[in-house]
Amino acid sequence: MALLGRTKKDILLEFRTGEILHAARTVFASHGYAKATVDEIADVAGLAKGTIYLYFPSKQDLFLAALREGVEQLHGQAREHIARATSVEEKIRAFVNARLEYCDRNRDFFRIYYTEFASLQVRSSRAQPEFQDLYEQQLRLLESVIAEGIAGGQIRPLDTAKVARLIYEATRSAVAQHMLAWPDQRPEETTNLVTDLIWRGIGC
Amino acid sequence: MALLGRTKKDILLEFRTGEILHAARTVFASHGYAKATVDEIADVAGLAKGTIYLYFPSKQDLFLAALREGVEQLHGQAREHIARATSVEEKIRAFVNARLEYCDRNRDFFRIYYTEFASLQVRSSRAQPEFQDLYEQQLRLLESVIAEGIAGGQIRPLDTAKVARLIYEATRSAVAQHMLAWPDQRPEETTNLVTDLIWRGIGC
Amino acid sequence: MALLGRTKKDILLEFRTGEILHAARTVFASHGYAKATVDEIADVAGLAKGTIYLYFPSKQDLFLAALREGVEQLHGQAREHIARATSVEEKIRAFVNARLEYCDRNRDFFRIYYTEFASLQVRSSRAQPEFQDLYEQQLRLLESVIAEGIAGGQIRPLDTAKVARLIYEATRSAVAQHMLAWPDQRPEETTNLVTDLIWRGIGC
Amino acid sequence: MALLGRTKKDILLEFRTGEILHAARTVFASHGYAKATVDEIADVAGLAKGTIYLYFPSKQDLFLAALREGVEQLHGQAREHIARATSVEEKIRAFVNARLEYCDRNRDFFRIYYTEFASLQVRSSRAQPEFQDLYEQQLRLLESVIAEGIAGGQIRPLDTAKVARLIYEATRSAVAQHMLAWPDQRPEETTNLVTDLIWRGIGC
DNA sequence: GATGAATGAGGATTCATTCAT
DNA sequence: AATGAATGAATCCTCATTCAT
Repeated sequence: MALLGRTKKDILLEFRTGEILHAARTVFASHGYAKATVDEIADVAGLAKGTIYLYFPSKQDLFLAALREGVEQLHGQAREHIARATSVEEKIRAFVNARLEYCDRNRDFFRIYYTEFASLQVRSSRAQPEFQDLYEQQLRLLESVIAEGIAGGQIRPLDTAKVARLIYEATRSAVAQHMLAWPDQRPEETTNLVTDLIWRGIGC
Repeated sequence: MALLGRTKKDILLEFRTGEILHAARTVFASHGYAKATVDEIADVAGLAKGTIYLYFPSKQDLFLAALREGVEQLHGQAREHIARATSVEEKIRAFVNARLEYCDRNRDFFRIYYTEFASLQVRSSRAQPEFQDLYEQQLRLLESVIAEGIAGGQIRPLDTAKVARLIYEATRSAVAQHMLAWPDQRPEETTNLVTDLIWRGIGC
Repeated sequence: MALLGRTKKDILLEFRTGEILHAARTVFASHGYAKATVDEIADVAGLAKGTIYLYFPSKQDLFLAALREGVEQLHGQAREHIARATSVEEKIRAFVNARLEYCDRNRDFFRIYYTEFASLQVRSSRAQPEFQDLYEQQLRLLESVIAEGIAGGQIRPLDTAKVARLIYEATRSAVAQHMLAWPDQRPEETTNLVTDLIWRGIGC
Repeated sequence: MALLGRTKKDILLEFRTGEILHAARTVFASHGYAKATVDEIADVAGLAKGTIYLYFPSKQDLFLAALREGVEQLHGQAREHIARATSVEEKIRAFVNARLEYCDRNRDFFRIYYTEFASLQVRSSRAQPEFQDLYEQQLRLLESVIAEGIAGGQIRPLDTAKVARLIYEATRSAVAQHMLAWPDQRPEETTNLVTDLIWRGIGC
């Protein structure tokens, strides 16, 4: 069976990889990509520097892996929450809330996501296409929710692509505001405020 | 009078400073702070590397000066446009439009602002308080507009501080979307769409 | 008897050792000593890296062993061919031909011998005395042939030590030329040309 | 005038370049390319490590420049000596003597040339074509001398290309022998011995 | 004031060697 | 005996900053 097929080796690999990614997130979050050193990541992970290179071929690959894992979980959580919601308004709320809650629980990831993601979008890099793709998947998810709302008459007939982008980004900003300005507030409150504004903004 | 007080020396100083800031913005915009080199900035400015250090004490100071100048102009333009607008809705529109238009005209500044500003907010640094202050001035400006709208009955009674932050950030995101996804569209169109959404979101 | 004294253990040891030496020669030949990695040697040998260290105490020892084995075979073959030859001229020819043929059949060894041997001669190292010794044995062998030729009146009365060195080195160069510039020519042709030149050079 | 056109800058550049090349030759000669460190070269040159990189883009470029300069001088000297000789035999002697003498006077260069050149011939590298070219120029020079000898009846009708290569390499070996085994002997003695052997080998 | 040659601290990466399993 | 994950010393190269001219 697949699960039992995992050997001790696989488990160790996954464990170490996870440890390193965790340490990487901590260090990248506190200094930013450029000032973070592989040395410090190794220290935090409790490993020797060379060991890092057994699991990731370069500092950049490690960084991208740490970012990618977070983005995938973030997007996955949004997808699931939306899937469980029934009404269109609830789906918008689910989107906002899923992102807010994930970032609230993964503050190191949030700091990297918030401070380094823009560079990836703007500067062409090996990683750009990959993250662009993840981004567009989420956009399409939002678009389909909006289209559903328009079809159902709850949302005004707007350009779905543009509105999806704006909602996505407004949520991104709201998350940042929550984390930076109101970090001790309950996520639900922020979700309510933001969803209310969005819903009125796009609703009939 | 101030103007007559400016000596030739002052003028040259200002001229050189401006040249260097322009070159800095070009280089920081295309590579990001960390990968930009003082050498390249000097090249672009047509000066020797040492000369840069006669005008700015360090790479970081140069970076902050370049960013600060842009942020001040950006904020100044928003302030002026708002001052010229009469109705509350027009003031919101003026805020959005001023920012959008400034970034559209100063693309190098935009790239720096977009990619590096978040790090300054998140990472404690010498520069943080200064930019925090500029930021809060704009927030208070927006707050006063919102308070005016609430008092006048055009805006629902919301938490002005929070809504100001959200509008500020939503605008920031919208500007980014405009620049990255719809760079050839006329700024007014984006302004209309965004203002409409915001106004419906917060209006009665 | 010696043969019966060899246990299964001895045989395995010798087998593994041979495998590793073969892999080492392949890898050292293609990248040179400095750029060759123990990892790649282990890969080529189909063994784990640690296993290499059960048979050889260090990368350098492995290298020297690979080189030594080749040099010993090369010298041994020259010795045998010379012993089988009858006339002095035939002995010179046998020397040239034995070396040429051995290198032609063991191209990986040749590349190491050709590219790395000089460093051992020039740089004092642990290994120097050993290879110096092997070298001098061959020189003495050649000297005795030359002395025989002088005594028999076929060779002019020259300084045997010097001429032996020159013939040895001329042969070494000729082998290199053959391998690099005329690799598809039959060894005999090169042997004939070289022997002819040497023989005329030293003959009466 | 061109000579007076050399600015102070040019002179400093040439001076530093020369200093660095000299230090590089010293260090590469004593440890070999792989074990030599840029740090040590800088130390020997009395400069900081970074300074080396102002003059040479990489360790390898520095190495190749050091080698190239020597090879060019070596070849140039051979060319000049040959040009000054009148008879064919004198030209052969001039070739041998020029090389021997140059190496005798530039022992660090000799060690590098002797220990690292073979790798360049065998391992494909960026530098290969360049040195191959220099090598072939010398071969053609020798070939023309031999052809002249054959035409004049002093040399037997041999394959000029092959014989040129063999003489070139025999000389190379003889130089090595002189440097390593008889370093205190006067170069002329070795030249005489070697030229005599070569001349008898190829002469009528 | 302007220059740009020199500096050297700092950091990513490699790889021979070890040792617990 | 065999393994291969872990180690960390070693080294190349970059670039912000300084300072003599």
